Amino acid sequence: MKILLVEDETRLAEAIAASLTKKGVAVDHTALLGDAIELARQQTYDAIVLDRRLPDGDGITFIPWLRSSGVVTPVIVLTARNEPAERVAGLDLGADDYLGKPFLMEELFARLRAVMRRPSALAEPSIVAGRMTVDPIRMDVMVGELQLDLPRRELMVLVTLAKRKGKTVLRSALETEIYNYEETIQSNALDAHVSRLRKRLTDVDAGVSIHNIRGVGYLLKEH
Amino acid sequence: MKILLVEDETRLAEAIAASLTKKGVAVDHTALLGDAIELARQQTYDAIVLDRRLPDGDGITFIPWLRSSGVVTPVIVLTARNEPAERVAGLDLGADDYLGKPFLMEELFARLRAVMRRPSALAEPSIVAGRMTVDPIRMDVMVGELQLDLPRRELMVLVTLAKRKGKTVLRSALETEIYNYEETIQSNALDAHVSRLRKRLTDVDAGVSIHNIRGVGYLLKEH
DNA sequence: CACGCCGTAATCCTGTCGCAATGGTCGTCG
DNA sequence: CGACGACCATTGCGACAGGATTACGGCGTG
Repeated sequence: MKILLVEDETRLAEAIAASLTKKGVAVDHTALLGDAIELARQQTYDAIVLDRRLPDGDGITFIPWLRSSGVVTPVIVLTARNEPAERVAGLDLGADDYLGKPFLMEELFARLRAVMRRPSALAEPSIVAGRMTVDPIRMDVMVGELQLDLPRRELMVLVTLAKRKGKTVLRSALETEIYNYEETIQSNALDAHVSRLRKRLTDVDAGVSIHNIRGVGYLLKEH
Repeated sequence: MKILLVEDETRLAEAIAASLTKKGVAVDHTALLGDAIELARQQTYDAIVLDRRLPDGDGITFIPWLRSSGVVTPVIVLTARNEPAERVAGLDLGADDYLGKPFLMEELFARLRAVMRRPSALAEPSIVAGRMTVDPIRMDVMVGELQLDLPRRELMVLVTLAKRKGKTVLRSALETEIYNYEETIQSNALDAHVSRLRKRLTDVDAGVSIHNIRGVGYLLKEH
């Protein structure tokens, strides 16, 4: 099994390469989009891990190029920011999955496995909870037939909770999921988002509720 | 719609570019085969117009390179002489059409349309959205029974959005679709076009609306 | 020369976010 | 059992980022 890694942060690239190699996955690494195109043309990979911010352009532009060349290799996009807006953009352009930094190596493996397991489709099970359907990849939420437009942060909170619906999600887990390393929070911003999100969910009668586990975190339940 | 023009006779190139631009087709122009390869790698064109005699080689050698990269973009080859022998050579190598100089601009445009309509290309039928019908090949827009006359740039914006109606089109994607590489924009020109376009669309009650996705791009929806 | 198109930039507007103040709730411990 | 303290919920506020709109001037065209 062989993957193509396009990443210009040397540190991170080495870490990924080392981890994957240890697991028996061969890694071709480049920091440049141009080189990536060259490599992708010369050989076939089982998957491509692609950073967005690259010295010679936005990694995402690579995807249309690939697809229009008839290449269906699954692509996982890495981004420093975990913005749903960016996710949507990436997925619309044909990325198969999206991973916000920082992430655990384990998660990258898991997603690689997942993404390679599916023939080529981006079908990841949507999560149904109450009257609500959450698509964790497209980062969108339907309630009944209507799409629910949520502000970025609230959307992130909801998706994160939905991904582990019925289970408690640690406060800290939520925070690291929603904020990247350079942004730090020193207030109850998270609580505020949860609150506003709750209001919106009851307003549209989504059939779910967000519970708090004192001192631990939050939990999404259908009712 | 955007095409790549590879032609070293400045006069002719300018004439073609001007004429196509006026019709709402964005044109990237280069005189060199090397640059053409570079450009074709960086983005996807709807068609390529290719001269044979170029300073750095026979244009025709470009075609196998393209095809072996899996690019199926239609290619129209220009040549000084309209020899049947040359025609055959070109078509054997994967050109989609052949045009001997001199020619009428109208003919070039007609052949471009023809060549893009072909199933081998990403044949795009007319797009219906709301009360509006957009023909991405002819580059025209009907609202009800009336043809809607739009300024060039607004037309390009609308067609690009219509081609992916219901999906978000990245700001950057719109920009590269509408401007060629020598024109660069450093203001909100795009926003201005969208704004003016919106006004026109509501004036004629086109039954569609252009939404903005913050920080990402625009999106055409019927309502 | 009149008109329409286009890019620019100034201005306005809107939604979102982090923050903090306030009040409620829960658990624990005396 | 009651009171206190930690934790959570809610909400208004100010800051701010991106868009939306529009007036203006340049330019080409008829």
